Amino acid sequence: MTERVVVLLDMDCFYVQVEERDHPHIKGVPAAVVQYNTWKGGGIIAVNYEARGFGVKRGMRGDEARAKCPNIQLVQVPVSRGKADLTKYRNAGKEVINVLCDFSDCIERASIDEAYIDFTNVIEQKLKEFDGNKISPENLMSTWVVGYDKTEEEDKQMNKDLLSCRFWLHNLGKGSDSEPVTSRQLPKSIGCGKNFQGKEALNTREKVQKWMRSLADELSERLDIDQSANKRRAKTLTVSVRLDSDERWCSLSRSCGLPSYSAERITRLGISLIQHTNQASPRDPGWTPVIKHIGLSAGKFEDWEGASSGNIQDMFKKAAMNKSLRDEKLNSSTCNDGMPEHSDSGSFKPVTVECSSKISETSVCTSYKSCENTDKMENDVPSRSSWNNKINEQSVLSPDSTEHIPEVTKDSHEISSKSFFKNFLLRKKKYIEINSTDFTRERDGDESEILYNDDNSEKTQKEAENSDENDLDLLVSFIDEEESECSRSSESVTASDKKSGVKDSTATQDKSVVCESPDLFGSQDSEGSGKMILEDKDRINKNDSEKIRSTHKGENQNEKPKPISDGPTGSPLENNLLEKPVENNTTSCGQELHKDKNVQNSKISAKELFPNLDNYDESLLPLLPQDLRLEVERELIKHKNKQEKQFAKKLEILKYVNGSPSKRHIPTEVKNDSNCKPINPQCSEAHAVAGPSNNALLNHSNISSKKIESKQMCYSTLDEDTTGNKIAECGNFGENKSNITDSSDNIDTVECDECGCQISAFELPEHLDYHVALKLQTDIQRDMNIVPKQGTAKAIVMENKKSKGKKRGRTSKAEKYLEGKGKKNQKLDVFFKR
DNA sequence: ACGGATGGCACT
DNA sequence: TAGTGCCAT
Ligand SMILES: Nc1ccn([C@H]2C[C@H](O)[C@@H](COP(=O)(O)OP(=O)(O)OP(=O)(O)O)O2)c(=O)n1
Ligand SMILES: [Mg+2]
Ligand SMILES: [Mg+2]
Repeated sequence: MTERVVVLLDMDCFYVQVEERDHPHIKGVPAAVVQYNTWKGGGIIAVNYEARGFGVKRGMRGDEARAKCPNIQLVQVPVSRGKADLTKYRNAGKEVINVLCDFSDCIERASIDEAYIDFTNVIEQKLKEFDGNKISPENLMSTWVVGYDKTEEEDKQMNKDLLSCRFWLHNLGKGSDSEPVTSRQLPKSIGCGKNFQGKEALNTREKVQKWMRSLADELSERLDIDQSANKRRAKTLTVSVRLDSDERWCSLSRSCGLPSYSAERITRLGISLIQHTNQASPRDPGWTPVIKHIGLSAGKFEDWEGASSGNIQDMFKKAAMNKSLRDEKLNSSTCNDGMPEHSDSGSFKPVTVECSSKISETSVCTSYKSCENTDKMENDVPSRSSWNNKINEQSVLSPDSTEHIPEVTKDSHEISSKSFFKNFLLRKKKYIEINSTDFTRERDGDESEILYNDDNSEKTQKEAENSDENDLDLLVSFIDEEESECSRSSESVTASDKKSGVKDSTATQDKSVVCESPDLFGSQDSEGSGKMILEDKDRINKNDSEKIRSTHKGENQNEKPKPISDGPTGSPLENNLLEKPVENNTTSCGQELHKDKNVQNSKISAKELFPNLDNYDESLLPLLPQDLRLEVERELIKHKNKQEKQFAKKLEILKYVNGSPSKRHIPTEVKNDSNCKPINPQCSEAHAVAGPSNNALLNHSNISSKKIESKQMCYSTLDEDTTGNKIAECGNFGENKSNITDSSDNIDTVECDECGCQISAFELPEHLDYHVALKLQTDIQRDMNIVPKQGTAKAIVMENKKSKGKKRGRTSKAEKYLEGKGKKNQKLDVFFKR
């Protein structure tokens, strides 16, 4: 398997560097970036290296920093709409990624200032240029090593050290992270949020409305930019809130389809998703329990063909292509039957047509109905059906609600094609016909109008809608053809699906509760949407009402607020993992994708080529083009990792597998546990270099390589003893998992050439790594004319480890569990005591 | 009340 | 799945 060369790049004190561009005077002097400076000088989120020298750290208050470093320059994070605005840094982060794109086409955005870069291809190319010749340090004159100052004097020394360091890092990282780089430069979600602490907690409907709107404004703005820049659209909106009473808190999140990026509509959706959390009586302008956090996030992006770039022909072509694809993928679960705003009408990926096989006809009509009334309906009802076919469509069309459905829905016979897409078009056509005049007027009588200030977007939307009416007929006819070819079952959602968990006494009770305040100020909304609210709340409140109510009913007055938890939110559907589509493209570059979509799309993927990684024809591998071969190899690694993990789990040995930063996390309890046996100093550390390698250290040992070869993966287990103390273990497990052993078990121990200690064969490789690290660390320090610290490299390694420990904002699950007051323990009490 | 804003992911 | 929780920067 090809050895990979992967780099993790992380920018130095990133926000500070960004601010340096706007405030050149902070260059070279102690500086930090703070946000919200009103309280204790604000919270520090980035510190430059000069200030670090004074002991200033992230998380400190501005005042604290000034105490440590009186001359520190504090720059504030920009504020817009009353909240911190990180746009500047996001954009700068994007700049960095763009630079990296010049060097490699496989880049994974790991954070705002970090990226993984797969240099395998680049390096291979370079090596070819050397044509087998040895690479001397002179060839690496511009190469840097962390911690070195590149003076001319030190250059040569540095490059020697580079080779050493490379060796060191190489071995340190050996086996600890074989995760492939997944090419993805864009975030998968775009969100914003704000905390409202103490006195600032949102305790009135008006405040909630105001902040929801502010967040929606920001989100909308960022989504618009994202859409034009990245040709994609988010399909879901998720709102999360934290509710607080004196004694308890709970947080919850709810999602719905995101048919429009308009801030007003996002606001309405957001409000409607959390409205049921307000337990204040309908006419009470208050909001209880108070809201301490609101977050809005948009996700589930899908490609978007801009109106200008895309034409109708492209759409047909795509449809044809996707049709052939979907015939193979039987189990697609995504679905978009929402009525998006007009501006993205070109975005309907024909692949969404396949939703028709999963959505009942009534469901289709239902969602149209809700969409056609968007301006009213959305006010209260975030139609889940726009992207998730689990909506309880019967509820909306139930007998007692049909009367409220506008005439359009009565045409459901006409619009009962099996094809969702066709239905959509028919419906849309009908919609345009019907709403030819007083569409915007319709909303004026709505009592909730006071909450949702209109702009004139509806008007323009409508105008635009009329403009492409002609295309609709064309599309419908196209779908007709498609439909006749494609005989998919058009099963309705089963009755059990619809009813499950809805009709119990709790739900009924909640229903009446929420029914009283269908909109923010407790006014009665139009009946049609009111009905829909009920349906949604039935489902939501099944879980939420108890949680919310219990925020008021603290039993132990002296205790700090406790989280309120409920059990599992419902029985998960059966997942068919095998049929899950591959989400990530691990080889192709996202940017390239935009540049030349056709090429990318026509290329066969690794998954298609080797659908079964357990049984594939290895001989094919060398025959593949390099790109594809690498992709396949990455998939194989992933597959293998997965299997190993599963296997280890079965053995109940592997609780946590460490890996690269930001990719996997290790509970801090394990990471920082000083009880972790120091056999393997880097055991719990994240490593900089990924990729399998030969164990170059084996020649230090009198053991044959075969015998001690291991996967070098680190495992940790977390146990508790009778006193509740944590006991963590670190070690290796080998290819043959049955050989897992603790050093104390002393099966097959050998003597270490370096220190003479007895050590198990399994632990030897990493033990030897430790000696290498020790030596190199000492060398480096000597070369840098640093007086060696007292103690050894081992001490240094351990010290680093400690300093990397994350400060925790709250007790972890494990800790709570160990303390005997985890959420699970208190759950029942909290729930049922009133 | 005081670590805020953001993003990804494992788990169920 | 959607929702929760945790962990990361
Ligand atoms: N808890 C955190 C951690 C980081 N960041 C932001 C500010 C940082 O500048 C940026 C990058 O985080 P890093 O952890 O990479 O820290 P720095 O880049 O600031 O410093 P370093 O030079 O150590 O990477 O992310 C943040 O807002 N909150
Ligand atoms: Mg950084
Ligand atoms: Mg970083």
